[in-house]
Amino acid sequence: MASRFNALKADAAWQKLWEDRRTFAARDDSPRPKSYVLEMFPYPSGRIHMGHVRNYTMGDVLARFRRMTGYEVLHPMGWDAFGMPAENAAMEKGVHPGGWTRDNIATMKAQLKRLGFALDWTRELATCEPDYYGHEQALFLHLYAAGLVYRKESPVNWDPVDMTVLANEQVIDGRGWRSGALVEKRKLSQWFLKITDFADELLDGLQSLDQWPDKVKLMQENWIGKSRGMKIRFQVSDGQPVEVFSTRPDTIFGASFVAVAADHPIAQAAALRDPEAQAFIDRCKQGGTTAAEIETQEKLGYDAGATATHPFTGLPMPVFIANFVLMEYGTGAVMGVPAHDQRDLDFARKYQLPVRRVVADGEHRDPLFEGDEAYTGGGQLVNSDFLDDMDVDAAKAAVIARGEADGWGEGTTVWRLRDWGVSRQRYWGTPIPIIHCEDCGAVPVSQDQLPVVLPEDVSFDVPGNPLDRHPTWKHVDCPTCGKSARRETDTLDTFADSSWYFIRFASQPKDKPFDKDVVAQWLPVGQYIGGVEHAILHLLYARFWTRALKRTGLIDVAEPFTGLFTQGMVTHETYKSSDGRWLGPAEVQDGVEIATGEAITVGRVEKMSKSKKNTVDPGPIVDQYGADAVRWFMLSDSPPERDLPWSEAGIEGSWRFVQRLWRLFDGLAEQAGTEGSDKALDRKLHQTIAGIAADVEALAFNKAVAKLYELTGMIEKAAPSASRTQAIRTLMRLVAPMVPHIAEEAWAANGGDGLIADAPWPEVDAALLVEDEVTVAVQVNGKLRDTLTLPKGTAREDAEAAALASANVQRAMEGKPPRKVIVVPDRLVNIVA
RNA sequence: GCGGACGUGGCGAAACCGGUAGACGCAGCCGACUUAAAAUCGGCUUCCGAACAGGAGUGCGGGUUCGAGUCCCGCCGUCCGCACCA
Repeated sequence: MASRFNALKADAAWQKLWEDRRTFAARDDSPRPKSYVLEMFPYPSGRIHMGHVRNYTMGDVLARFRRMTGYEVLHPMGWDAFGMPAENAAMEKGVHPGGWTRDNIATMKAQLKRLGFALDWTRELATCEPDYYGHEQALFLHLYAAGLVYRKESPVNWDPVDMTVLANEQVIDGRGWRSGALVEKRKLSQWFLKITDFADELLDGLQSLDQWPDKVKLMQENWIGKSRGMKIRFQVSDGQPVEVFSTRPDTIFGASFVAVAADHPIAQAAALRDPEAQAFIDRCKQGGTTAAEIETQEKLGYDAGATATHPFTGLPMPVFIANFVLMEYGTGAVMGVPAHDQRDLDFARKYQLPVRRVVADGEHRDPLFEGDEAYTGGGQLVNSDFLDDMDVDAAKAAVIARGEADGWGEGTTVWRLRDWGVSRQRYWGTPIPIIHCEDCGAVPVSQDQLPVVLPEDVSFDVPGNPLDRHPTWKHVDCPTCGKSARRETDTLDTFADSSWYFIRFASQPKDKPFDKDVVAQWLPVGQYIGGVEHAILHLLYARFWTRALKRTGLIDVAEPFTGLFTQGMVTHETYKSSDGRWLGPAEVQDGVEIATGEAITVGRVEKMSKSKKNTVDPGPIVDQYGADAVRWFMLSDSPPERDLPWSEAGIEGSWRFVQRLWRLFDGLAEQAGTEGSDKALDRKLHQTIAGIAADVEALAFNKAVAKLYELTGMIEKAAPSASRTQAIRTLMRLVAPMVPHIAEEAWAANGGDGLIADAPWPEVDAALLVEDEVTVAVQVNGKLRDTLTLPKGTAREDAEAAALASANVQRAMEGKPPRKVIVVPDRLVNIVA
C-alpha cells in the first residue's frame, strides 16, 4: 500500500542537498549554451507575499526546464534594498534602516529557500551594501566623465514638515502622504542623467524587442512621446519674440492667437505692470493636476496686452496667458488655430476670436468655420496663400522651408521624455559621490576613495535628511585643491540601483562593477519576468543605463532583456462584516464572521492588499501543504499574464494532485518487470512530452498543467504494462520543473541516476506524435450530425462515402441529394443538401 | 479625451491557420468502499427538454463563408496606461 508523500520532510532534505552540492550555481566556464532567466528582484519589505511566490515559481520552472534541455542556466536572486520604507520604519519604530533591511532579507531569504527555487545563491547581492553601491558610484562617475550627468536647478515637491523632497507619487491631493502638509514647489539643485540623449535609440530599440508584450512597448513609446513639428518665432509688439511649438505648421494661415503658460517670461512681464495679470497667474497655479480636475477645468485665458505678428500676413494676433499651456512641454507657448484644434476652438469661441478654415474637410472650402467641433483630419489646404491645394504633409514641409529660409522658424522634434532627476534628500540610498568645493565647484570623488560609505551612526528623531545633519560625514577636503569642502548629501534614486543589478549578477569582480567579457557570456537576459507596474520606469531606466554603458564602451549589449513577461497579480475574495469592517480570510467561516457569528458579505475578487485584509501569507501555507503543492497551484488554471484568484479549495486540489503523483511513483516498484506495451499510452506520453516543452517555452504553464493532469489520469486508468511503467518514470521528469521535491524523492526511490534536477528532458519519439486513427466530424449544412473514426489519411472519396452512409446523416438530409460536399482530410466532412 | 487589452458554463479556463465549443481544474450532484467519517475510486455536471429525439448557445446587432468563439462593420460593457503634449 502506498504511503503518503511527506512534503515537510522531503522539502527540507532536497533543499539541503541542492544547497550543499551547489546544484544551481551557474558556471561561467561551462561549455553548454548559456541561458539567463531572471525575475525582478524583491524589495525586502518584511515577508514574502503571494505575488513573489507566483513570479519566482514561473521563473523557476523555466530555469529548471532549461537546465534539463542542456543549458547552463544563470538564475540569480538579490535584494533591491534601498528605499523609503526602511526610513519610515526607522522613524516609526526607532530601528536603524540597515538593521531593519538586513533582518527582512534574512527572513525573506529563508522563505524563498523554503520554496525550493533553483537559485544561484552564490551570486546573491543587496543594493544597500557597499560592495554593490560602491560600484554603482563608480558607474555614476563614469557616466559623469562621459558627460551624461549634469546638475541643474529644478522645481521639486517639498514637504515642509518632513523636510524632504517627495516623488510625484507621494503627493496626494497636494499634500505629503506621510505628514499631510501642503507640498511646496521649491527649486533645488538636482543631479540629472541625460536619458533624453537616448530618446531616439530608446524609441527605435523597441522595434527589436519582438519578445516583449506590445502593451509595454506601446507604453514606453507614449512615455518617450516623440512629436515632430516646427518652432515658430512671432515678433511681439513690445519686447522679445515669442517662440511657439506646433505639430501643424501647415495650418499657420488659420492662426488667430498665441497662448503662453503662466510661467512664461511674457506672462511674468505682463504681471509686473498689470496686477490683474498677476492675479490670473496665481489662479492658474492653484489648479489641481488630478485627472478629474483637468477634465472639468475650464480653459481660461487673460489678455497679456501684447500682440504677435503673423509671419506671412503681417496681421496682429492677441497674446493670451492661458491655464492650459504647460511651461514644461515644447516652448511653453502655442499658436492657436481654432478651426483645426479642439482646445483652440473652445478657447476661441469663449473669447470670440476669429476661426478660419485652412484645411478643406471634403465638403467645405470657405474661410467661415461654423460649429463647435474642430476639423483635425487631413485634406487640401485652402485660404492659405501659397499653400493652397497642397496636402497637409506638403504644406508642413513648405512652411518649414520658408521659416528656415526667412529665419523665423525651423523644423524640430519635441519629446515628452525628461531627463532623469536622480537626487533624493534621503538617507537610505547610494551616496552621490561628489564633493562640493567653493573654489572648484562639484568635484567627483576619486576612484580610490570609493565606496563613499553611508555612515551608520545617524538619528531619525528629527525630520529631514540625517546625512545633512551628521556631525562629521559631510566635511571633507576638496580632492582638487585640498581646501575644506562639503560632501553631496543627496542620495541616488533607487531606480539607479535596479538599472544594472542584472549586469552585476552576471559578473561580480571585487575591483570593478563587472567584467566586460564575462558579461558578454550571459547578457542579454533571455527571459525577464515581473509585474506590469514596472512597464515604464524600471524597464526604461534599465534600458537607458545599458545603452549608456554601451555607448561609453563598458559593455557590448544594447538591450538588456531579450524576452519580457509581465505576470498577473494574485487576487482573493474580499469579506466585509455586517457593520462594514473588512475581514481577513481567517476571520470568516461558512459565510459568517467567527468572532461575532454574524453573516458577512462577500465582495469582489481583488488584488491582495493589507487595507482590504484579503492577503494570504505564503509562510504557513507552505508549511501546511508543502512547497510543491503551492508551486503547482501558482501554475494552475489562470494564464500567467492574467490574475490568479487564490482559494483554499484550489490549494487543497493542488495538494491532492501531489498525493496522486506520489501514489503512482510509490507504487512503481510493485509493477517492476511487467511486460507488454500500451500503444495509446505511449502515444499520449510522447504527445505530452512535446506539448509540455512547447508550453513551458511559451510560459503557458496553465496549459502544461492541464496536459499533465490528462496524462496522469490516463496512466492511473491504464492496465499494468511496460508502457505504463515507462510512463510513470518519464512523468517524474515531466513534473520535475514544477514540483521538484516530489520528483527528486521519486527519482531517488526508484533508482534514478543522480539528481532529477540534472537529468535530461525526455526525448520525444516523433513517430508516436501522429495518431493512426482520427475522429472526423460529419456535418450537414454546417451542423454536426455524426462523428466517424477513420484511419488517418483516408482519401476524400472514402471519407465522403462513409459520411453519406451514416444513418444520422441520411435522416438529417431528409432524402434530398447532396449538392456539394466539403472534405477537410482527417478533420471533417460537410454535406450541403 | 487619447491609446490599449479583454468579454466563452456556477467559478478559473481550453479550443494551434476559419473546421466536433467548453479539454483540464475548482465547486456541486449521484454512487462504490466504510459500522461511520475522512481519504480514495467510478459516474454526471452549458442551457431548454423525460430523451444517448430535437433545439439554442462564446457580450449585443449585422456581414463574409459550405462552415465564425476565431475574419469584417457597428454598438454595449469591464479593466489597464497616459493625460490640458500644442
